[in-house]
Amino acid sequence: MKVTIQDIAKAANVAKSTVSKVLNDSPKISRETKERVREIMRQMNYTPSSIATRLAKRSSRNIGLLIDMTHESEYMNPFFYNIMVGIESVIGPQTYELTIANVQPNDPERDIMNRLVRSGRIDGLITNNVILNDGMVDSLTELGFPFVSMGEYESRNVPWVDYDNEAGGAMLTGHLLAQGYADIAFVGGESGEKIYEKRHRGYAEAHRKASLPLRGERTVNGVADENHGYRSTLELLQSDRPPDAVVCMNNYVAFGALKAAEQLGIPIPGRFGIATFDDFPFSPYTNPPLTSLFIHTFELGATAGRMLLERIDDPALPSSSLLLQPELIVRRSTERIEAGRE
Amino acid sequence: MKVTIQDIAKAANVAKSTVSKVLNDSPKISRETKERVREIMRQMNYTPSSIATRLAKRSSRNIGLLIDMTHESEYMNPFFYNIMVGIESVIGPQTYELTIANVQPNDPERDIMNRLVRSGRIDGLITNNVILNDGMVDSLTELGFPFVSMGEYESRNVPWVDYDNEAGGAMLTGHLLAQGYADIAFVGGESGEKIYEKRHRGYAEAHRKASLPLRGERTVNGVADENHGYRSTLELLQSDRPPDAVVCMNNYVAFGALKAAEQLGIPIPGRFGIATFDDFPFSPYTNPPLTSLFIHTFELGATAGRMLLERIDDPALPSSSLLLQPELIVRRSTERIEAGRE
DNA sequence: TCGATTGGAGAAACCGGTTTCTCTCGCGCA
DNA sequence: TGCGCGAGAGAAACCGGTTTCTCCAATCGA
Repeated sequence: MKVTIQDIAKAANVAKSTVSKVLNDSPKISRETKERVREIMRQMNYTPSSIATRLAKRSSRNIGLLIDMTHESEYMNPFFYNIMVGIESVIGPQTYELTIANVQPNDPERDIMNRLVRSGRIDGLITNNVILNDGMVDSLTELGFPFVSMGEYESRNVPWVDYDNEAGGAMLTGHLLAQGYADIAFVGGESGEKIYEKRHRGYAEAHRKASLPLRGERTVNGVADENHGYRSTLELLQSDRPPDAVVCMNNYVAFGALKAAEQLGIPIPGRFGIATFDDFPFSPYTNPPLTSLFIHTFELGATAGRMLLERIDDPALPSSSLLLQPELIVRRSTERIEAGRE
Repeated sequence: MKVTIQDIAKAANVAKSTVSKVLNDSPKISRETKERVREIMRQMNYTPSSIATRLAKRSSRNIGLLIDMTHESEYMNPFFYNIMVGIESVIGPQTYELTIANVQPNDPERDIMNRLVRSGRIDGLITNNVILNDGMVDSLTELGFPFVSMGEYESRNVPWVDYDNEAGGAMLTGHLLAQGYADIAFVGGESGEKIYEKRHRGYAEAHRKASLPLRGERTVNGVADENHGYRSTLELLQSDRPPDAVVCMNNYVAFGALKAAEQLGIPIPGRFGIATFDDFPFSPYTNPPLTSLFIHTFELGATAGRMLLERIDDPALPSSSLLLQPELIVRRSTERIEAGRE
């Protein structure tokens, strides 16, 4: 039924090895033979079986992208499409395909290894630092299997890409300072959380650079959601000496902050400024539009893809890591405070 | 280097066909032999090559999901992750994997067919009605290749899943009417656009059911974005006899509508109500929170997956289609108008 | 007691390609 | 004229499994 290399060989009256060489454009086949065989392929509408090719060539031409379905992270969700497209944009032209593999949280890492890696299903693996764990890292390393983490991974020598959370914190804070805000709070994130620590470090860094004191009570830890943003901001604004701006861990926190300020009738911008991490697609549409930190998610995926391809080409490559710079998108919520304005 | 079925056979002192039968739990092998061979597999940490298996079994155990990278649709983007996870949740347990395939918009459909379908890379295809075209449908049908469209596809006899846009229009409009709103506008969408036509039909339907006249000037067509939502709503509200509510084609339009009402100082709810299609993750956070139509994107993907698996099992299955019901999420933007309130 | 049946395992062919090795033929060169 | 050489193509082995066919011994029925 399906046309195989044998059928072509027979029709062209050559050996199937010859057909194979034509497929791979081997220099050992004469121009005339190539053309003749190719013409026959066309006529018979032949497409080589990629599975047979993969078996013979011992390469699956497949990249695995690990996701954790149960972890319906608000974090991954809105960015996932762009990350994936970024990966695909790099590996696609190299004729790799992207296979999505779901990881059950209670999957012993052995299963993942067997299902995907040892079975030869994929040539390389992209995952994130939430799914990755030391056991997986060790197994992969032992096998010499190429992989890349999206998100910094510290406990082992692992290649990763991440965006620069610390720089981001400094950018948001620095921007607020430059706009004339002088007393800036930081809301959201739980101490101990890596990503929070980094962001907060940037916030502190900006203060130091501006020779401003860092006051502990200006940082309000907690779950990074709207409710926390709302309550914390309310409290801050109602205190004796309210801050004049806030840096939020994410858009949800920022929503809460907006709500709190609005409820108290505090104009933004004017008497209060808000800047936030994670530029969600809707931050231009809040009232006022939010100044936020855009993460080049496409580029994040593309970089992970590039790093992985390099490691596939040369598995002995030493681990490297890369920090992408986020981009500050200035909108109205941090407009300059001017005397007499509003 | 890698352990193969041969190595196991040698170690167990059996034929490799025996090992294969053990792998497939064939009844023709005695319990004792099975246990002995399995023990050796364990000891040698053997994992069968999935590629060799696929070649021998003539099944790739792979489902293709077609995306159009260039089409950075606001539409697909926020929903993509959930759709994908929905698909995976159905096919994963059946040991299928999901391969993402990018379609260049200028790819002649021949290429897609060759690259993915004829090459045996995938056993079935899920795509959407934007990517799908008659040429592809014809090729796939001719090959008897199983596929499913996410989104209604009309010009051919194609299996598809979609959510019920018409019912959605009726739900939003009916809800507003039930809340006491009596003069409802419809903003966004370009005439000729299928999805718009359907949604508007539901809007009209609800009017008929309530024995209310449908007034042409209440429908404002245009690009479904914030700007259009803003301008149209402004115009409507400033007219001689403004409507008391609006149904928006999507969240962006709804943002515009909110902005317009706010600018004119018209309280929502109270003197104006807003209901919108497409519950984006941030519609709870607008001010007021938006009543909107939630689409079960996970279920959409899962259903597509289920339909596809059925068709893979029985390629002769007649085309069927399925409409999923959207869900109305009632929030404050459509709160009942009560006399003397506000 | 003997032929037929059956359970269990091995041998070999097969899936559809790739790769290595071999062979032939024509040409250049001594 | 004879030899070496390289280009071009074929034969066969291989990738790592599955499947079919065959074989043998033990069991069963008559």
